[in-house]
Amino acid sequence: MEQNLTILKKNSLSVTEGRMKILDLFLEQEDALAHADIESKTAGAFDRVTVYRTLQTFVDKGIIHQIPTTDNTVLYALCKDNCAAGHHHDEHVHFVCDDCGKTICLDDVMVPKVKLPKGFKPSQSAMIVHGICNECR
Amino acid sequence: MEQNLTILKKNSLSVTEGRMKILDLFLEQEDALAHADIESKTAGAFDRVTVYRTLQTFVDKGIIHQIPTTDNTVLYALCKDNCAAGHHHDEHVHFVCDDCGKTICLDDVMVPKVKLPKGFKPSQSAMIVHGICNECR
DNA sequence: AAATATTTGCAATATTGTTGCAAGTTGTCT
DNA sequence: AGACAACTTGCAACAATATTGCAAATATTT
Repeated sequence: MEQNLTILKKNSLSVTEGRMKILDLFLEQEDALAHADIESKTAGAFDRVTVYRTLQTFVDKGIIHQIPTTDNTVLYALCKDNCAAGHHHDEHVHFVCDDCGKTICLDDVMVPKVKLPKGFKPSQSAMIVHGICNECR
Repeated sequence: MEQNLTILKKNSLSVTEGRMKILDLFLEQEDALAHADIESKTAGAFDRVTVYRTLQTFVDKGIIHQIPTTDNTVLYALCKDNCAAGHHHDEHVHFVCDDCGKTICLDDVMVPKVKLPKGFKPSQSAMIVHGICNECR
């Protein structure tokens, strides 16, 4: 199954070597990737700029989503099916393992609603849980 | 009340002009600050490196905490009293206003516990809610 | 006030992100 | 398939951000 091809077509993106390869990385990986991870996993096959632009394109199209971190970095992970261009619906919890360092999307764990003070209108929420993952315990 | 002085002493840090001034910024501001904000608010009074080191020191001592973002940036905000060196307890929700851009600590809104899949052991959680804040609505 | 410890600024360097443009590739239309 | 248009890539230059060593300056201790 050429899943990467399908995804590109569905989003009316030109099919290029770089996009196919980078999408593959996300598909064969269950944890989130940083820009730097992608660079090293593709080992100079593509220009740095291309990686930046490809990631940006994928985010714009709703193919991947961003995960905030506290180290001046942004992680990226595949979106599940119900994301569309400009409308991300990634309200699942992200788990960061303090042992192996991986960031994992817990797609089945939704971010709970919280009660905000008067006057605050929420639109989207993110939640990041640190701890030890199921493989490291 | 020289609150900044008290905080420095309590954490057995040398009292320097830079630390006093940067701490002041946090004390007189209710929203979170990025490294760049601090630079511009101090307008070259201190070296860039000093700002980096001061922020790092404050984080280490548990005086300020970091807030992850999706723009390759880290925000910093004052910790409330129950944080100690190496033991942050900032399990409150952070609110990012999509209008004015401010990031506000909702100190009274705790991050709710979530049920994780088998094998995942949580240690700390962060939650970021986007939307419109009480001043912008 | 002197001695010690800590902090700062500078300079150099490394890393990370952005932009314009020409050349190359992909998709479309016939 | 071939030609054209649209889009994507790589390069180069640049901008911004972060890190390190070291000497000078400042703060704390005695």
